[in-house]
Amino acid sequence: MLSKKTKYGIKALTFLARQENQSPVQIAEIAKSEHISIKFLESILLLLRHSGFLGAKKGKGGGYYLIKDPKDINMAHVYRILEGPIALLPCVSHNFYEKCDDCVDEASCSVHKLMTEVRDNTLMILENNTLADVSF
Amino acid sequence: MLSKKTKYGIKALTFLARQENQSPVQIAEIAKSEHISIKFLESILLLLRHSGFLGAKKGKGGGYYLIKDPKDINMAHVYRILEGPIALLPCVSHNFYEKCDDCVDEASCSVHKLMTEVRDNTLMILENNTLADVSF
DNA sequence: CTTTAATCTACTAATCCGATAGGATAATAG
DNA sequence: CTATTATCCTATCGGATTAGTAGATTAAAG
Repeated sequence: MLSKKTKYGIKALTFLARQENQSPVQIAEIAKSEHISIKFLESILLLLRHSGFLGAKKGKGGGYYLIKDPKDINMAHVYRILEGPIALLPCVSHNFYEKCDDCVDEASCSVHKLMTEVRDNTLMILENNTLADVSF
Repeated sequence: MLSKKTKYGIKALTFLARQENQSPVQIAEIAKSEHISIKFLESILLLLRHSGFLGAKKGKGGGYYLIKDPKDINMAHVYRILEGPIALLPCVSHNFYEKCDDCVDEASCSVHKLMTEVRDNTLMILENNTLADVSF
């Protein structure tokens, strides 16, 4: 199950992508429009800023804004930052690989086999979707 | 991320599917072979029995055995019993649908859109895989 | 220099997960 | 009938994670 963090993060990015111009939008405005707790959203936007998706401006007229064009924001990238590994098991993950301590032979593991297939497919979908694709 | 419950459950089903004959196998034997805590596995096998996948025999010579042919055991069904919804969000799930309380319009929700695509694909893969497919 | 709004650290309550304990129950062997 | 074997079932527990909160700090605009 997707965490609320990821869900809210994608919603916020979408909200920013749908803005007419790229002037900063305040946290409170996004939170109100998307029905998200301000403080919780705050921490998510901060993470997205640190990850290079958003820029921020302090003080009057400040807020958050997209740094890149929505067409150039890959949803697999967003997912990995917000949610973590795309694979459902560490032993299937490329970016977060970890060996199972109970598994003797990965090649003959039925779970590994099945989850690899799921992962490859999910990854393909996320890679082929940009923020622009899901926003409009 | 897949819970250990699901992972262990699929491993146990696979172990039983790979048995030469269909005589009962004791929990302890499966647990030892798959490196799973006996007590934890016990609760999983119980669930799988209650869900109609396994039969059990008590007393000497007892244990668990597959009730159906591995070819007739659908991995989507197994997944739903062990892990729950296949969808990553309740609002995208068929069998466990629930409306998001923050979402005003599902149709225009970017997260909904993306996760529906992921769900459809994952479901297809799980539906097209039987226990026999992943075991051999 | 006052107001505004992001920044950042630290906390808390609630929930879930993996694992464990121990007695009840049922089947089999002798 | 009795002892043994192995599943059945309930209750519990520590630890991790999640979602959300509080409050003080910093930077920018007017």
